[in-house]
Amino acid sequence: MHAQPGRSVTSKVLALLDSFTPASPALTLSELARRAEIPLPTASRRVAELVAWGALERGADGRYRIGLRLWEVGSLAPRGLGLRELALPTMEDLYEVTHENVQLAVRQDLELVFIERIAGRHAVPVLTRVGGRFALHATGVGLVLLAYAPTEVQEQTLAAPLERWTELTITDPGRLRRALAEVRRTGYAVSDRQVTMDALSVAAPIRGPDGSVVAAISLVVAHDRADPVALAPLVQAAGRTISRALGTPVRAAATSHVTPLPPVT
Amino acid sequence: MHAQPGRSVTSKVLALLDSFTPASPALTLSELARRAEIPLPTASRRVAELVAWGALERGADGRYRIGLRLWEVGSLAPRGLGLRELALPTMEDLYEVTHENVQLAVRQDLELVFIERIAGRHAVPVLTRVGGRFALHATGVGLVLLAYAPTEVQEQTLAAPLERWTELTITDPGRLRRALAEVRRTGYAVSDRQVTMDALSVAAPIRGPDGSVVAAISLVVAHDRADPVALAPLVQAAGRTISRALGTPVRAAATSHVTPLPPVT
DNA sequence: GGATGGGCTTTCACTCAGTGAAATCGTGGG
DNA sequence: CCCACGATTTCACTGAGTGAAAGCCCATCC
Repeated sequence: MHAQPGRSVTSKVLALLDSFTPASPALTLSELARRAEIPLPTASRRVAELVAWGALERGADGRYRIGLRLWEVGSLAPRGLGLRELALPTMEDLYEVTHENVQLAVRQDLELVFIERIAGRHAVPVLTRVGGRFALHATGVGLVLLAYAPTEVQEQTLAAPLERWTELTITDPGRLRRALAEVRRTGYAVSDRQVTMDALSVAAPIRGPDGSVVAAISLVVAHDRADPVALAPLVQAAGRTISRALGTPVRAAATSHVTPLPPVT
Repeated sequence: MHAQPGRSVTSKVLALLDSFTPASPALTLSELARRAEIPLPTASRRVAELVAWGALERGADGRYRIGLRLWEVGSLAPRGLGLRELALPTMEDLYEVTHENVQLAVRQDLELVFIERIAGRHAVPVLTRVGGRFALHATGVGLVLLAYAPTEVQEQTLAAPLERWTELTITDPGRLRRALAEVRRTGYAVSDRQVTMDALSVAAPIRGPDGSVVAAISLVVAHDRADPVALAPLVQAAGRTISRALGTPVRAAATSHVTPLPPVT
């Protein structure tokens, strides 16, 4: 009497966790069962186990939320808190110098995930959230991550319809392809009003010990008081500093560094 | 041929996640199986599913680490990133005014978990880590969290042997009991060189909408340039600001507020 | 009062997902 | 070459997991 033979217990547990999103971080058992496509009794049993362990917590309102224990374990992710800890001092420097928004992101599949954000109180408001996802083809960090992603990822992104946010968003695959080539040539990316009409971002790659691009850092500034070309070296230097903290051999990091900057030894 | 009848699949999956600690964030499959006390073939299967979903990631060295997907889900924990987002602006204010370390922690069972930390470059070095755990009976945040914890938690802590870090650490249950009463009376806690001989911390409670203490905030300063009594109102005010952000009715927050401060309306 | 409904838990008989010992498959030393 | 170590696959067995249905709890409404 197994309704969906082939469905593993583990996949059900993970589907339950998957049901939580930034938009709905608190769910009743029924909602959980519906979203995870699991019969209610089964959901009840799995959820009880997750609560006992601390992966979920049940609030006074009877709704379930992600538990602190899961946050703790998640904080051990090298690409999450680990990266953040290494990058934060440099991000703060960048903020102190510019007083603009500083963002740090990595690629997960065909999207990017924001790892950290320093939002100046007087800087342009940005709609990103730490832990939130976004498409790769519009933001500065996204363009960098896409430009240095495996060919397969690029092709999949170019093949899918490219969502539009403003009239300046690149939605033509050919134009995007050329933009990515430009990013690789210069070593930084500029996204001019592609997400909102008031902001512009300049991003640079962050490389891991093997020289591959593992993350991207960007400055988001008001488009009318911005000079992307002037900001680029600043962001690139920050990217290189964090790369070094990650253990990048200097040679590898320098490989794609084209703009004339004094060697950061 | 079930070796440990009564062991659920879910418990095995969670035991695998439990195997990762700040001290060992990268494990081979064999290590995982050993720590989780699961036969290797079984561990292999469960781990494969976790990797497919993104809960774990396998590095170039063959070791497994916590994956970004788990970090993402964990970031939805209200007591984790949720609390941090609400508290951060106030914590930054506190840092700007004092240029000392600011810490934010919640209680999980009989320990505390650090949610966020602002560590000034020129402030005393602290050995805490975001996502890290610590005992309740020594730090400022710990004393606050313990003082307002359910009686059961207090009794369990008092019954167990109290670990000592310095010659000033409170290890006598009677003295601890009196210290907790003092915290409740004054509405703040001072931990003077109880963890390291160079630092002192002053902590205050953060209350949730129902008036219960859900977190604690503290300043950690060098013990020789510190005046706890002068710092207390500052930290308490910060605690109340964050409480308000959490939706605390003003009355409830004021209930245990004894030190004369102008009403923060 | 009691009828209705929404949300959750328990019962119960069935069965396939999960299991682990053993064999197999790398891979890297010596 | 063989050995050691780690990881994966095979295979026959079985109890953990299952879900329909019934039961339970607690509002809310008439």
